[in-house]
Amino acid sequence: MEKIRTRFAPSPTGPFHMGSARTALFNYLFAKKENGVLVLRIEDTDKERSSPEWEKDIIENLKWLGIEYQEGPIRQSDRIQVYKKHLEQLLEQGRAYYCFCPQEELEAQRQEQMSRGEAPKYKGTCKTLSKEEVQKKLAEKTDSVIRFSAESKTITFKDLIRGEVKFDTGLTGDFVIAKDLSSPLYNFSVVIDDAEMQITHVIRGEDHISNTPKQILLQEALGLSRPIYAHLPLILAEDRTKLSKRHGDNSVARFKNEGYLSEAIINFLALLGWNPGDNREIFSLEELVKEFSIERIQKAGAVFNLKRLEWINGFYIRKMPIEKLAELCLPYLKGVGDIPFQTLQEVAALHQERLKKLSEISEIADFFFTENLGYPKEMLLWKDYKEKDIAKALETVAAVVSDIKEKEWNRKKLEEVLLKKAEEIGDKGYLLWPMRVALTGKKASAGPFEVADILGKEKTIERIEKAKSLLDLG
RNA sequence: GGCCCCAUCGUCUAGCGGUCUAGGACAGUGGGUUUUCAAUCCAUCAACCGGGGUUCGAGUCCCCGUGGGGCCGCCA
Repeated sequence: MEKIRTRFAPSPTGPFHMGSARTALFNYLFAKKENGVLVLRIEDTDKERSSPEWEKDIIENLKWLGIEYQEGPIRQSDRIQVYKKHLEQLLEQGRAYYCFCPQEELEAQRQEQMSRGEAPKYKGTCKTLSKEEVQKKLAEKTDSVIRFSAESKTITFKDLIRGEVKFDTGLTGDFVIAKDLSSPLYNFSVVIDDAEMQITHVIRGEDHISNTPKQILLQEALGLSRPIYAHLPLILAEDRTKLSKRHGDNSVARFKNEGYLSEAIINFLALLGWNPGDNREIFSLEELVKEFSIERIQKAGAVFNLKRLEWINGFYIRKMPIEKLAELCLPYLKGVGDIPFQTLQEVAALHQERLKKLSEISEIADFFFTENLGYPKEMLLWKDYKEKDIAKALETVAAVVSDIKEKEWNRKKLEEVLLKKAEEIGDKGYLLWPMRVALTGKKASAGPFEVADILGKEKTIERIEKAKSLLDLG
């Protein structure tokens, strides 16, 4: 059997986004599952919009996500001569021709056709130009493009996800395949490359489905074989339209920077439009490779649900070894203060089950590394107690805590003595709430025993005294 | 407007003619645990777009309608 070859073919015209990442993932999963090859092809024929910066972004983030390709990156801009050869061939055969129609004129025609309820298509004005006329205009450097002389027929292709799809190419007309011999356009270069790179399966977004008949027509004209197509459902925003820049920054880099884990993103993306057929929700890349099947890909578009991504991310954070979590959290705490790794590990462990994304560590645990807590004194108040009562509570806490020997300072001991005292009083919150606020400066945080343990005796007492000094002893 | 694609809880989805009084997950709500937050456990809310067929029987097959989306570039 012929070896399966898929390709991921992004254009480096902007940040690598989640939609592209999912397309890349599905190509990877399919190829890997079938023991095939994934080719990375950079579609940078648009010289104005493409940039090496975005190419780098694609490559780096694919790597970060763990999506490996076996061939490439192959840059289309390095293959201009190849396309030129085929372009000349088509021109020679009369399957393509130069078109000198001004863009404004064509735009006006399109508008008119649409308003008349017709399919907008090129009328073929320049198709009948004589060789001499063409040569003359070319010599005069009249603006021109190269059009494909498209056959008018019904194209039927089998889509692995959608079944049989039919198009009437008579509605499309002669489309532009190159700006000039050295500037091929998407539909043209894609056909050449998929054939030359022996791509067996073209797996891409549904937004390309209407390009497919054009590409098939070109394949037929060039005598190239037709790959098998699979058009993936789109990833949608909340408003159910295609996820795009309009909806804000959905780049992979953004999610990476916010502290989403690659495992979580992969897992989330895979389940957006695909499922294993049972109730399992958690999959590693390796497991996905094993379970993946193109038949189980959904037909309808799927809304990108951030809450679900957060849940999956939190799940992976909770499963992570502490040392690794601490390491990953470090960048988000830079600039907060001095951070001993030992302390960082303890802090990471304490907040592991509280994090939805790594970046949250800075607002949730910054108080460990700074003395500047800056909370309003009202925050120290528990229930209806007066300031002087709360001051008394803090005094009690300070006293109880001071009795603990330095070497006995741990959360178990703290809990033991403080809880004992709190139970004597009868209202645990009366002692523990102000203590916790004094230590953290936050309404919501990890528990006071754990925090005091990590902070150490000296800092703990210091912060309690500081809190007490804020209160009116009246 | 033309062409194409699609249609089960708010969202992601299971379901491939009878086991569906439609299952799971996220979110929401209520509760247990608890000094706050989180985690966790339990419970709860919530859907087959409409109409015709086919069939003994339809969420599942067919048709029409409706709705949504994609494309209609000298972008990809």
